[in-house]
Amino acid sequence: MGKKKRTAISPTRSENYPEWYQQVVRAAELAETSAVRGCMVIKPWGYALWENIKAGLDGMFKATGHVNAYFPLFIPKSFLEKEAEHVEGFAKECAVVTHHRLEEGPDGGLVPAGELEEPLVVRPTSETIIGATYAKWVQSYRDLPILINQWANVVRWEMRTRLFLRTAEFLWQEGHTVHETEAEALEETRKMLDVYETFAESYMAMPVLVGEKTEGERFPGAVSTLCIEAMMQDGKALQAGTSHFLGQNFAKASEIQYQSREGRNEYAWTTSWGVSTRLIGGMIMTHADDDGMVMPPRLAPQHVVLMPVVRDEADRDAVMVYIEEIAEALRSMKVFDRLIEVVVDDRDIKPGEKGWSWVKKGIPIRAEIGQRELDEQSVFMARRDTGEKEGVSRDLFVSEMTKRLELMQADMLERAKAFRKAHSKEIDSMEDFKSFFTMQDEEYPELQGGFAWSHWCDGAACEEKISSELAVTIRLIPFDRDANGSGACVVCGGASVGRVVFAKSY
RNA sequence: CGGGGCGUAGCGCAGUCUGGUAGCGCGGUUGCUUUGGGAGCAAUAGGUCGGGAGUUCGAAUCUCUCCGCCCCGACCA
Repeated sequence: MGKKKRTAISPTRSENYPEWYQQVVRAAELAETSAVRGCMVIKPWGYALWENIKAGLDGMFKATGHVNAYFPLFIPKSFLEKEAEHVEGFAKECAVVTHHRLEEGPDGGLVPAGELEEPLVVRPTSETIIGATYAKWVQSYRDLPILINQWANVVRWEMRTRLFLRTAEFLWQEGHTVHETEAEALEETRKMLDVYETFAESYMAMPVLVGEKTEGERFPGAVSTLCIEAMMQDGKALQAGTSHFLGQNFAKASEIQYQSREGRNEYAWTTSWGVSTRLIGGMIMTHADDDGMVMPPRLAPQHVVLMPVVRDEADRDAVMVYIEEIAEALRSMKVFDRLIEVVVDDRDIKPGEKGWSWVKKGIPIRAEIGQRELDEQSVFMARRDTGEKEGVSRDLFVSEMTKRLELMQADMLERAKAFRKAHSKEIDSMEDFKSFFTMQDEEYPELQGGFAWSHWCDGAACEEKISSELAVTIRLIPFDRDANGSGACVVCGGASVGRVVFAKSY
């Protein structure tokens, strides 16, 4: 075994992190680039993951009193113009529909015809179109609250795209709620952030920090933006979900008014909150390794693969019967309220290639079963996250599967937490701050810094200075900021009531 | 939108400078030998060299033009 260790993904994380990411997406068959610039094809394995994410979140939305609805893909340009900051934030990345017909052109091709009186914008987000609808629905305080979510695609014409992390079109959910009072809307904003936090940690096994964005990082048009931020394996932060308190800004822009209990006309208070297919990118960069994807069992498209190993064709039938018995036993069991999903892979391809294909896809448990196992009434299994391989009795393989998958889920969260802890640091001087973000680890050149917990004076100038000099931004202001002690701003030395989190980001 | 690069087989590329039969690796298919963590040998299929125009006896190669993509900058879930 003097052979050099070969990884399934090349380059490795330490060699070239961004390229490693692209290779994992491809090798795990999660998605690929499409004929349309900046848009992705989400492949069945990746889409199944998204479906599981959807199912989990949707259940949590319903449990907090929300219902689903669907609003149009197209937004009249004039709607977008109603909220000044909102326009400014999104105008540069809007796809615009100007015609409604194609006609044969002079050189045989098709040319747009039938110009629209008013151009339609393909939704980059739906505050304005939903606001216009809500304005009609809301008359009285008795109509409130409105608690609606929609699952949809949106388009943001990005210059630079990366599969799942930033594409021109992506899938997401956007919740849009209307409330009678400011306090209720604030509570809603915070409640949905808590939903996201819970989902990230207990479903995705991805630890997140929660807090509020600075003014500069806020959603265009929002009064405040709350967020969950996760640390990727290169030490960068990923904004994984946001929940916005919109105050009365959009209510005023869309004329969402109601008659109050006192009989006065009042503007309502609104919120919006969303997570997208970007979560998949976060899962990859949290859990995947140099052999490809590692699926957290709770969201894995399938949990277990059983691979027949047949040396002598005469054994085949008996081995297959043995495998089907095991598969059936597993399929009647549950993990995280889902039936355990088992795939029997009897494709006629090389055993090595078959095994590696499942490693790369990140299936939690894979097992090789042949005549030897049949004779011993055992199973030879491997656990994807740790790489541990062992022969276990058939009975234990089956009876402990739920426990095994739950343990794996818990271990993945713990490892991610440990990684974040190892790459987080309280930093109090500009010198240390700079060196933290320019760290050159010979073993891991892509990894620079992580989360720096430093004091900040709340000044936009200090935030901007760090951003332009080091490409480091304030990812969030913790809710319990003052609990970690006051100090001096790491940039200007001014008074700070507590630390905030600085990091490079996606 | 600025600066740089690339379009040749399903994928990755050589060939272009210096014009002369369309190549290599991987993958695919078939057969045989193999099979307990990425097998070997052999045969075989597969291309409008991004599109158009031009120069030439002859263009992947030279010229012009259009199109697309990638990288680096300014913006972003």
